[in-house]
Amino acid sequence: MQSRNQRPSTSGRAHRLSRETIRDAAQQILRDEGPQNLSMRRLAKEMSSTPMALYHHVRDKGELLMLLLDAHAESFPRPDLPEEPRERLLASAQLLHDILADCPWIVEVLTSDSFVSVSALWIVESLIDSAIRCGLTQEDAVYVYRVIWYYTIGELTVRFRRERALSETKGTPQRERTMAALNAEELPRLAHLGSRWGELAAADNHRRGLEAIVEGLLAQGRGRRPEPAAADPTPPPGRARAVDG
Amino acid sequence: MQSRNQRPSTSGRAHRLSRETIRDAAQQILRDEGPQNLSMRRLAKEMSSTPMALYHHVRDKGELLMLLLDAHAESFPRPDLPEEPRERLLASAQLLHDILADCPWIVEVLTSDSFVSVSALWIVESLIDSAIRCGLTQEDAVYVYRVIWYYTIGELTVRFRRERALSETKGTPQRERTMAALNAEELPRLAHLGSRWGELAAADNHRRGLEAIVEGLLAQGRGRRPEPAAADPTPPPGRARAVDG
DNA sequence: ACCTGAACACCGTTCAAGT
DNA sequence: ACCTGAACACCGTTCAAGT
Repeated sequence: MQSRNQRPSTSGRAHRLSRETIRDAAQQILRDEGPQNLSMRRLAKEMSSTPMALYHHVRDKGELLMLLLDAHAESFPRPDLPEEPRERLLASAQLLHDILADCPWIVEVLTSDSFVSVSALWIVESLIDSAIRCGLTQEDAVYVYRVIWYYTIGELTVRFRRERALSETKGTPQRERTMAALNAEELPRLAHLGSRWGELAAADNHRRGLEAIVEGLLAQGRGRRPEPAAADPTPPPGRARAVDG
Repeated sequence: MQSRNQRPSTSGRAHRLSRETIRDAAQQILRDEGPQNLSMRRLAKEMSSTPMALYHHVRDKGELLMLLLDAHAESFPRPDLPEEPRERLLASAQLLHDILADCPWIVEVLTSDSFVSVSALWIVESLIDSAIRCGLTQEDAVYVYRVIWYYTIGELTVRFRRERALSETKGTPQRERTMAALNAEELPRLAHLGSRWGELAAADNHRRGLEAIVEGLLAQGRGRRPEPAAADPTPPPGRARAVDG
């Protein structure tokens, strides 16, 4: 509590714009008002500046969000991952998920690229590496990553969207629409879905699905490549190499 | 070619608004200009009307998208699903995916509810039912559905977002940003990801992941509830035939 | 180089009238 | 009941200047 009170707000002077100050202000808005309130205009106002000034430092909103994702990934505590390949694979996937679980804007970042920030690439590497050490080919290992990525992104997308929808209509009886049909007469089995959907859906449940996915994919990999190195009998033109670029 | 040319366009008379005509006009815009061009204003213009007129027939844009999703699901050919539980589970999940694969707006619909249209609920029921007949508890069966749903939604989200990003910047050298780092120096393993990401990623690859997920989840279920009722040899997971379509 | 004011081309949604 | 015009409260981004 030394010299940091209220500086980026209405003081209106002495803070030149830079990627760092822009990023900090954006983080503050994210913290205080949520991701749906982070816009270039709102951000400019927060910094007592104009929208265009921002475009002098970041190419567009997508780059700004990337910046935020990167900073978050970098600041995230970097745990020791287990050595045992399967455990390491699981832990990497879980870490990827946990990092993104704090980033509701990941849903929008996917607009620009379908991929995670550079600061988190080591996790992806670790994940793919572990899969290879579990006995998969490189190609299959990448595939494992992809399936995990889809699962992760899907869970987070659904979660964040629902959270946003709930916060927008604070308890208003508008969450019916399709959900109503679920709790309805002739679909008793599905009522289950509607009622507890996402209630305890967070960390534990994610892990459980992760384990199943990894289990299934590793088994698949073992099935396709039953010998350490015989003659690699996979010549059918199915999905060969296609190096291209 | 009888009486259908140009009717909903600039003729400007004789077609009262209704949920049906609104839906049809929306489908046309979707077909001709893509989902990013479907807005209430654009739609009103297409119908030579005003935005507010639409709000007399649909509550908001979310409901309109739901309408579209529902119509699509209803018109989708309803195949015979296999009887054998595991195959039926897989086929249900694949069908869910295939239906949604034609609906780029699913990504936006998730804003409103995290769930699929009523016209497709029978698929969800079939899926959960199959999982139960595979020996899972109802709770675990619902969990299977959920994991599959996340995987499906994740894949489609990533796919549609990427497609949109590519079509917006038609070949412009803007797809770098994070992707650039992938093909870069010190990450040779990840170059794999960048280059072929999503190229053949469509149907076949989805099915493969689905099989792995189901395999893993069923094994998990068996582990927790070790009484298999002695009537389920589960033929080796050699991914059968892949009837495709 | 860094920033501003004004504009462009949009959004979803609501209000207050019109018929 | 059904529809309109105008407005509210926003977007991301660009243009043409300013210093």
